[in-house]
This record gives sequence, C-alpha cells and structure tokens, in this order.
Amino acid sequence: MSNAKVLPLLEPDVVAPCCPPLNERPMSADEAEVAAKMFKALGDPVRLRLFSAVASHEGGEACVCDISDVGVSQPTVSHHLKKLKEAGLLSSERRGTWVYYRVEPAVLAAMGALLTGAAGASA
Amino acid sequence: MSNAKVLPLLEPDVVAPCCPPLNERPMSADEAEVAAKMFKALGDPVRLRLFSAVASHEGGEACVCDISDVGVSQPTVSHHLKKLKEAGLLSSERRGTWVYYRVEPAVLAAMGALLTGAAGASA
DNA sequence: CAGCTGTATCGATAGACGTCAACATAGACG
DNA sequence: CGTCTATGTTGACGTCTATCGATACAGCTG
Repeated sequence: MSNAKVLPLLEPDVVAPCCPPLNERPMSADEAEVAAKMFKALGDPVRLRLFSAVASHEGGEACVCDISDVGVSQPTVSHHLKKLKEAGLLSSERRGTWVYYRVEPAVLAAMGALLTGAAGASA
Repeated sequence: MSNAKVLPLLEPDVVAPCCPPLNERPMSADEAEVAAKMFKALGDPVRLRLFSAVASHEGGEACVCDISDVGVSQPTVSHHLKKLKEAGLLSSERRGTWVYYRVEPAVLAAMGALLTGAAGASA
C-alpha cells in the first residue's frame, strides 16, 4: 500500500541523527556509543541480507514472509529484525496477518554521510 | 548510479571493493559476509573513536601515541587497531620508534556508497 | 651493551551474541 | 469458538569478543 510519499529524498534536517563525519574531529565517547550501535546492527551477515532485502523491495518495505529466506530459522529472523529495529534502521507495522518492515532513510543517510564525509576529504 | 563522484579526491574505480548499494537487490550470502566484516569493524565504540581519531588527524594518519587516549588499556588499543587493519579500514607503517595508522579511503568510500545509494533512492 | 619507551602478542576471564526448539500471541476464517 | 497461519518471545547453549595483566619485541639513547 502506501505510496503516499514516493521520494522523500533528502530533506535538510533529515541527515543528522548522530554525529559529524568521522574525519571532522575525534568522536566523543557518547557519539561513538550511538553510532557504533548502528554499525553493529549491520555488522552481521544475516542482518545485512535482511536489511538489503527490505531496502531493495518495492517502496523500501517488505513483509517478513518475503524476506525470511536467508538460511536461518524463523525465530532467528525475527530476532535480527528486532535488532535492526532497535538500531533505528527499520520500522515495523502490522497489517492484518502480516508484519511489514520499512527502511528508515534518515538514519541510513546519516550513516552514509558519516563515511562519505571522511572518504571525500581526508582531514 | 555507480560513479557519482563529486569530489576530485575520489578516483573512478576507487569505489567498489565490495557490493552494489543495499537497495539495488537483495544481497547474496557471500557479499553480506564481506560487507558485514567492514561494518562490524566500526560496530564497537572504542574502534569507532580510534578510527575517527585517525581520520580526523592531519593527513588522515596518526601515531598510536596520539590516539590511544580512549579509556582502555594499551593492549586493548593495539587489539582494536589490529581489527581495523584486518577489516581493511586502516593500514599501518612503522617509522622509527612510532607506528602510524592511516585511513584507507577506498574502503570507506565503498561503505558510504553502499549506504547513500540506499538512502538516496528507496528501491 | 644496557636501559628506556612505544607497540604488539599471549593467556585468561567475563560478558555479549547468534542460533535453535519450544512456546506464546495476533489475526483470519470456518 | 476452534483452528490455522504468521510472527514474536523465552530459555538454553556454544561461540565469539572486549578487556586486562604480564610479557615480548623494536628502536632510540646513553
């Protein structure tokens, strides 16, 4: 359902739930704690595949039943989706029988900026 | 999509040691294995701070002695720097008494592209 | 050579993490 | 209401990991 907003692309304040680019200045302990959670969420192959499956699905959202074929048991899939949700990378919504997961573009963009900033201009 | 390089510092083929953007298609198991290693390397607060310290240092390189003030013991710092090196994010070089660590821009850019691609255009 | 400083490795330990089977819950449908 | 499917939760278990103290190695300096 749901294609109300198709291209939210990048609004101005959408990019910055966390920290400045890695090369701007040494990260504080608190910043690192926050950012590391997000990176850690993508630091597992199964989670990365689940996330990629959702992100590459139509509209950036997918039913669990569409993406749960990653070679691990159903509880494990549920566990990993929960982790991704806790990290702020996905959001979920129940619609009748199925639960749909959707990517959170803002957080994703923030992580990208963290890296591309550092890659683009090495201090 | 592939070669959108805005910055003169990025050479064309520098970006692609791994995989297409997360939203292009569901990631294969092998791709996920490779990419997850890189994300996992940044998935620890101490490593993230060490990496940021190196990246934000002049020239994108720093002596261990300049960045080892992150609240953990010296062996632990060494351990984390080794991990970052194994993940391909840093390279090291001994110069006399000190060892210098330097960021690997290519890998960093690849990770950024993985994310910004997905953030820019939701499936 | 001897001693000092900077960095890496080793061995041990506590805690986190991925995984599964079993069970619980939510909604659909008869 | 009973049952079936889809998903989440719990508890257990083995493995990985972050951390430290002790120690080894490298290079400077006296």
